[in-house]
Amino acid sequence: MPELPEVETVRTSLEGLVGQKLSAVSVRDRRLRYRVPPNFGAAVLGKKLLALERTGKYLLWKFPDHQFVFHLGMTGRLLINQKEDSPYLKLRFVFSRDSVDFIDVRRFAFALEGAAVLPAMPRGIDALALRVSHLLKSKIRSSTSAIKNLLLDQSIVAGLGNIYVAELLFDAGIDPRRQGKSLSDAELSRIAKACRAVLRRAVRAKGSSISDYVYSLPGEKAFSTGSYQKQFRVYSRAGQGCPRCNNLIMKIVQGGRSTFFCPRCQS
DNA sequence: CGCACCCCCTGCCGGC
DNA sequence: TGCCGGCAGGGGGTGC
Repeated sequence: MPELPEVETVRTSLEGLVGQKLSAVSVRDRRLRYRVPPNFGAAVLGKKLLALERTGKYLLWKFPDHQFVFHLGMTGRLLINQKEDSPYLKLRFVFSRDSVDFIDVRRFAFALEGAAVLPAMPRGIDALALRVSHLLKSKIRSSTSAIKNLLLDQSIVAGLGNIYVAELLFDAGIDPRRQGKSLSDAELSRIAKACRAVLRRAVRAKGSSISDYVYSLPGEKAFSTGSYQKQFRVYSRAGQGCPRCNNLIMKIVQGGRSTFFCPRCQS
């Protein structure tokens, strides 16, 4: 579900927590990708949250000499001040003024803390800061893999997922099946530029809400949705007209996952 | 090392 | 109406 724009939206939605003290952590269900220890967070009870940071799809909560990392997987949510318990509530964090619920249906999400955080972080450059120099230095130019799959590799670029890879390759006019080694400097430059542009637009739209992803806002409603799905040009649009040339958008499978593209504009 | 394949888990939707 | 297969913004492990 959540790719960089969604995680960035969640990060900003939680910024009001910075400066508050963590008073309690309640472990409601330990079953996540990595089993949650019963004493999760005990090391920083009574401590102030110093900062919220994001790298790729990973969200960091920084405390004095300690940190948590969250990954939302496909269906993870971090919601503020929920009045009702979700049946999929895993962890509840109670701060001096607000509380945060970590909820996940499919259990692909996880929370880690302390020494386990660093080894879990992605090594690739954050996708919002991607420049052609990073792509030139990466293994793309020596790889026979399809560019679509290479861009999904979080050790090359951190933050891209199935939606935004499709959208940015359309923007750049690159066929997702092209081998990494076949791409020219100019084409990689177009990819880097399109990556930044698409992600900036998606962050502005507060991400894409298809079925699961939401973020919270202080106020009446329990949560809000993003709107970038209204701007999709190829993703989930198989059989519809290309917004540029009106040819049919195609759907193929790469690495077991759907790829959407315009065979005419992306060649 | 790179890559194809399969797994993890739950819900939803379309087809029969 | 009901069941079943396929599919979904995630990643990781295995074996060739």
